[in-house]
Amino acid sequence: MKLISQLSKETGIPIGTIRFYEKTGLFSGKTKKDVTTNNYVYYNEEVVEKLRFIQMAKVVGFSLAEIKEVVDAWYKKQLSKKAKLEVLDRKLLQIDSKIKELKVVKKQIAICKDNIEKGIG
Amino acid sequence: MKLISQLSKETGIPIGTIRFYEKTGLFSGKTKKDVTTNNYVYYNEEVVEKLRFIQMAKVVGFSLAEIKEVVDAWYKKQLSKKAKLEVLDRKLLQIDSKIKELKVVKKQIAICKDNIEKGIG
DNA sequence: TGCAAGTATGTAGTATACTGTATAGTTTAA
DNA sequence: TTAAACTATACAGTATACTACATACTTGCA
Repeated sequence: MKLISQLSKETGIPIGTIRFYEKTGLFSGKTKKDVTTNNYVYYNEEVVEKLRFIQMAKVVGFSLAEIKEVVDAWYKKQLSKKAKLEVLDRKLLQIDSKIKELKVVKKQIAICKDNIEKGIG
Repeated sequence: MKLISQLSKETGIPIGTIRFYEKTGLFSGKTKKDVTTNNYVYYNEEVVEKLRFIQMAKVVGFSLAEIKEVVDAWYKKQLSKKAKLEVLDRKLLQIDSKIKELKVVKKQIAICKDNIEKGIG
């Protein structure tokens, strides 16, 4: 169980950002009930995993709202099995289409490079 | 040569967004010098290509600033051959790393799906 | 014990990328 | 010829995702 600064060090995500993510409901830590002098929040390994997932999903263009959908499908007990699978299947399709787009962009840049090297562009 | 509404129809990008992109320097149309009664702007096929490129690059998480770098490498005569190639090579690396991240995210979602199907998650 | 460092809460500010509104002039088709 | 539709310009407003600041309390170490 880690405090927020350790979480930040492990993931490279600023403390402010972690708090922001927690406020938007992407995950939550826990206070220790036996400690009465403070309300420090502790985070387990699952939160680290979620943060790493968030980091990657963000780079490839998913919004926090989209990421929250997946994270909820992952952990929320309130959602039905069917609803969870539907969300995840939709995401998998989006991911495949993103991979395709990336390959198109890559090809276009390669063509552009070619033209520049040949002195056309 | 198209007017802005046709450009919007062909690409699916709202007129307001197209104007915004033009203002940020991603491309530019031309007014016809022989027409004196208005200052309507006309766009050629190159602009359509740029817009399609922008659309794809955005979905996969590139910012407009990053996209502008590539577009400038593509078309700006002011940049040296070397500078252009450097920008494009950097982007190609970013794209490859994005593809890798997408595959990791995909794998994680697949595992999650599996767990849900088995009734673990 | 005292003080730096860490933590929590709340609120305001910033950057990016639009999106809408107002105003005014132009074109086109009935 | 006039009304609907299109165009340009400017500026305000919104959504998302942070980022910074102020305040106050807590912990850990010299």
